[in-house]
Amino acid sequence: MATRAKPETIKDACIDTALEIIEADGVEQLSLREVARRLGVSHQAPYKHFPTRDHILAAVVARCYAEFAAWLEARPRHEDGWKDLGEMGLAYLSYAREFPLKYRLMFNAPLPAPADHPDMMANARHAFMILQTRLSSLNVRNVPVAADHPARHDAMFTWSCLHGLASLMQSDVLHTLPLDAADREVLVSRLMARLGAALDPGC
Amino acid sequence: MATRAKPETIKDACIDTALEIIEADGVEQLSLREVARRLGVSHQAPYKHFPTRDHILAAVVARCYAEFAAWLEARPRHEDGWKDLGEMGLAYLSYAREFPLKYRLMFNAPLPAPADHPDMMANARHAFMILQTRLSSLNVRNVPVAADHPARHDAMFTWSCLHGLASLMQSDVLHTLPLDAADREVLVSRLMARLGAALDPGC
DNA sequence: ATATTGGGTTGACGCTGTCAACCTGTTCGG
DNA sequence: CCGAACAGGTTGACAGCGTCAACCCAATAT
Repeated sequence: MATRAKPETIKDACIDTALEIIEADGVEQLSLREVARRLGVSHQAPYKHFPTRDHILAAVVARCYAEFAAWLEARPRHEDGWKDLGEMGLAYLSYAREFPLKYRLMFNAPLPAPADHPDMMANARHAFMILQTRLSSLNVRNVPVAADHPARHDAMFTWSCLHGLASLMQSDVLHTLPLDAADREVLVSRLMARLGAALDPGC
Repeated sequence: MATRAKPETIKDACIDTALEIIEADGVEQLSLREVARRLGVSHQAPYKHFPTRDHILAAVVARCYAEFAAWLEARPRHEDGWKDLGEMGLAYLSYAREFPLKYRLMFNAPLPAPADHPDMMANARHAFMILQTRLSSLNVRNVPVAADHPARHDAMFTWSCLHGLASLMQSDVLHTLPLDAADREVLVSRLMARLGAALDPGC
């Protein structure tokens, strides 16, 4: 039992190194050969642990989703549900700001086929469930056109707002808009205020 | 005068062909050599018109932004400003649905350095200005935390919502969420309703 | 008439992912 | 205890990619 000392050593090291590259230069710069080079092994060594580039990517993405979910869970907690939701929104946006290339990897990059990588998708679903669970415990006010309001719809709306801002903020498009630095700094609070108004129009 | 018959023939053809490839297979599959192959010229012919791959990409993106702006302008018009804004939101989301790969190219792909391609960015700014202009003629209700409310902030919020949904809808993430097909169909109307509530909390 | 130049060609370089073959030490069935 | 199987490493090759370099031709400009 446990005859093999560190069976996953290189496999894990591959994921670590791949993450380093992605965090530094973006997913487009990721290459199996560069991973191997940094690990000081032959260019085919990683290939013994991952059948294809997509499988490395899937493993990296899975780890990112886990980290992202943990980041959301680690937010400052509030008794008041609405304030707690606000903290989660801020946590969401701060993750995107702190780790733009990982964020882009998860949400803005073409991922390997989901069906082939269930682990990756399970972690993704978990992150979304954190948001949905938080919302479903709130008494979200309804809007006229939406007779019933499953929590998952509100979760999608909230997620859209947060993801939209996070995505646009790191998009090159934004840099050419008539928004100066001061504008950009208040964008987050503006969006959170509007988001609150949308979910709770009365208050 | 006009001694050269069709000076831009191949240059334009390159952009057309590049767009075809991107629309079919995504920007990752775009290669100058494939463009040349389809045009029946040598692999270096496109290189005479575009110094680098990024310059082709920038030209393609510029054309996409122009098309996108035209699509927004071509929406059904309404006298009522709020209804007109609603139409624009629907037009925005329908473009993303009709041309997912072009949309992804504009907003979710790493673009060439903006400073090097002013044409591309001018077109991008124009598309955003359509949204901002539409919003600035509305009497958007304020939210408590935001004392002043420049139209560009509301435009950014609105854009975030629209882009967020458009982006998530075509993301692989969505396919693993507990949202069935019926849910997905109503997402757009739900989001538009919430968006209206956010901008005009009173009504 | 000649020099310039725009627009085309071929060939090469190093990079990439991937396939194939080979080697070597450990594990395990007999 | 020995031989087979195998996990995990190696080198070598291939095609496709962006890009650089050299060459080449016809039309234009002086």
